[in-house]
This record gives sequence, structure tokens and C-alpha cells, in this order.
Amino acid sequence: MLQSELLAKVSKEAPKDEKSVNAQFLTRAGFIYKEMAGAYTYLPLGFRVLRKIENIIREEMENIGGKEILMTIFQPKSLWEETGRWSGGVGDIMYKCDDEGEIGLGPTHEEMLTDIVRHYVSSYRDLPQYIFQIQTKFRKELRAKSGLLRGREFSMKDLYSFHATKEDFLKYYKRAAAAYVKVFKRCGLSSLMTEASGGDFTKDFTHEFQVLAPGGEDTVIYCPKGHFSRNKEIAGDLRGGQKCPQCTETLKEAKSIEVGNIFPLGEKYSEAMKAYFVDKDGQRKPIIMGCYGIGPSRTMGAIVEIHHDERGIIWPKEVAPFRVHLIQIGKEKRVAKAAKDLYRSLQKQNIEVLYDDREDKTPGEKFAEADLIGIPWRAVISEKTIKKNSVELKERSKKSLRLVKINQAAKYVK
RNA sequence: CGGGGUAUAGUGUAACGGCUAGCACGAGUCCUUUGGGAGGAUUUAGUCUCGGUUCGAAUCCGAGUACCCCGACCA
Repeated sequence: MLQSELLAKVSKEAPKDEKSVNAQFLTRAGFIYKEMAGAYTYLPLGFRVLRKIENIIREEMENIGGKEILMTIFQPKSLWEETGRWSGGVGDIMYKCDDEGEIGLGPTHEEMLTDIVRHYVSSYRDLPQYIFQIQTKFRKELRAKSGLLRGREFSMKDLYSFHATKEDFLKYYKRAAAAYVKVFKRCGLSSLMTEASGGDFTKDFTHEFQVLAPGGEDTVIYCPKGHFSRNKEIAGDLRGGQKCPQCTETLKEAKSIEVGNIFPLGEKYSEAMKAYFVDKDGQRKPIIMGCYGIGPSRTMGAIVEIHHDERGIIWPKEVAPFRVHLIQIGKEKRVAKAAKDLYRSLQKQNIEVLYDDREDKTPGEKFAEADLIGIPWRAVISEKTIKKNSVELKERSKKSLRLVKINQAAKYVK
């Protein structure tokens, strides 16, 4: 992509109405545009990142048997009345539209999918099922805040599993948990699987995937060796400084961002909505359910909260909008040609490149913008480098520079 | 929803109740410049909305709206 053609321009100043790190950097660097509190447009750079996160999630969900679908955002009142959630609970944060206010915009999809499943599933032979979607969700948050971390409109992957037995469910719950850790790891986040309250859904513990970050709104009490983590909301007398219940380590307490969660739903929805199946023994039984959520947009915000320095964002490789930021310095024909040739050659090798081809910007400005945008590799072509038939490579996360022959560049940035 | 704060040009900011609302960035044109946010010339564009007080309001008062922060809430 040519930087000269990018719609969004980099801004030196942070907007005065954004305080959070993620919103400031993402806005300044031209990844997102705020439409209203808690609702953002993803600009070309931001949309690429969001897509990458979603694709990582998609791959890992498919790895644990997930089948992707796309449900309608519209929620019929009748389904939500079956579970009593149309008013009270989640229904209260649902945007209601249409003249009579009888259609909701989906804040979560248990009702919808349970309805579909009860239509198709009638025997234990039809189970288990693992169904997910990646979709925009709407919630009337009382207070949207912190950029992408808490929006009223946000992206969510929601997976639901349906089982004949509790044992089968538990096995899958563990697989899903492992997949979640993997998703976040690929996004450059190290997550803590954290015990949390069941909220509306269940009286059992549920699990949240928390990423330690000062900008987070949750607090976790955790074992630094990874044996234990619990949300402070349900920690009771337990606090940082005490001994880990699982080992001899001292527990720590820190702010964190909830990037995902998994819930044992049990028979709550299947009972309420009469989603039954006939088991081997000929008995009609409610389907055992679980649900599993990840917010790709919130994950994007969390990545920025963690991977940045004073100059800007430092994207982990797998989610970066591009692999290489190619910067041309000087507008001599030879330089421009060398840069353009390298741009095309990298593209041919399927390496994603943002090419700063602008000839009216000074080097300092280009470097500053590159640091802000945060693409993993910076490749500079200038009069100086082409004399040696070379390109200067630098990783965003490191200080060191190296000159490599132009035709070798692709190998280094892979 | 309770509490606090803010609202001036595309962005960031300044202006005692009183002169033509100033500055910087950005953007446009021209010239020079090109390895860490360049220089000159010139142009561009603004007081959130409604009402009130006043000879006179960006400034004071009231209401509304929007946004930010704290809290409550958060499948």
C-alpha cells in the first residue's frame, strides 16, 4: 500500500477527548476514527489489524472443531422472553429498535443459537456441536470508555458448544481454554486464565482471560508462576502478598484487561428454551451448553496498551497491519526507482509492505510517523544505501540498524 | 444513573465583560530544502445549541447537547 494514498493522516497531537493510551495512539496514527463515545470506525490500517486478530481467532476456533456461521444481529423479542432476559439482565443493555421497540440489536446470542440448535438437533447423535461467529455486538454501556476497551459497538467472537453429557462439556471447556491461551499468545499477549463470577449466566465459577496492563479496569490476584489467578471481585479475603493456594509463591495483585471469557452454561438456556435431545437410553434431556467469547476490537486495544513506547505503537508481528514499512528518503530518480523495485519485489514474495513514497516529507517526519504507526520492520532506501546496493533494516522493537543487500532484504524480514 | 471536569478554525491552544478573536500545527500555491517532526513568501478556516443579564458576551447566569475522568453497572 502506498502511504501517499492513505486516507488517514498521522497527527502530531493527541485528541483532547481521548485519555487512554490505546485511543490516543490509534487515533494519532490513523487506525481509528471516533464517531461517538464507544463507537469507532476502523480506517485502512486499523481494519487490517482487526482482520488479522479475527483470522487468528478463526483459525484457532476451527482447530478445536468450531464451525463458523453468521447470525442476524436482529433479536426477536419472543426468543428473549423465553429466557426472561428481554427485560432485566442483558435485555436492559440491549438497543431496542423498530417502531414498537420489539427488535433488539444483539448484545450476545445464546437465545438465537439455542433456537437454531433446537430446530436441528434431536438426538445424541447430533451432538456435540461447536458453533461460532465473529460479529459486531451492541450494548448500551452505561459508560463507554478507554477507547477500544469498552465500546457500545464492538467486535466479538462468540462460540457456543452443545453437549450430551457434562463430561463431554468439561473436556471441550479445557480444549477451548487452551485454544484461548494460544490465540492471545499469537496476538502478543500473555493471558492469565482467571476465576471469575458467573454473573447472569451461572452460579459456578467462570473463567476470564486477563492480560496484565495498567490501563485495565479489572484487578486480578495471581500467582507469578501461573498456578492461580482470580478476579478481585470474587477474591473475598484473598489478596496480594498471601501465599498461592497451589504453591509456595507469593500472590500478586495487578490491573488487567479482560480479553476473553468462557462460561459453563449448563442447562440454563436449554431448559428455558426447551432445547432437548433424546439420549441413548431413550430419555429426553436438556442439552448441556458452554459459551466462549473473545473481543477482537478490545484485544486490539489491549495490544496497544501493552506494546508501545513513548514514540508509538510496537505491533507484534502476527497482528501488525504490515510486515515492512519501506521508507524512501530523497526524491532522486535512482532512489525512487530502487525503492519502488524493492516494494514490488517484496509484494511478489507475499510480504505486506507499506511504502512511504511521499517526496515532500522530511526524513525526521517519516521516521517519527513510522515509529508511531509501529510496523515491525522499517526498511530505508536512500542515496546512502543504494550506493552500496543496500537497504537499511531496523526492527521497531530494537535500536540496532543493519545494512543488507537489497536482494537479501526479504529473507531478513520474514 | 450519581459525582467532577471540559467545549474557541481540520488538530492543539490563547484572549480583564470592551479594539479586527491571537498563536502553532495542518491544508492550498510558489521557491528553497531532504538521515530524526526543515526555511521563506502567500492563502485558508473558528467562539457547541437555545435563552437570559448588559450600552456591549468567547468571557457572567440558566437550560440543553456532546465528550473526558471517578463511581455504580458490565453476557
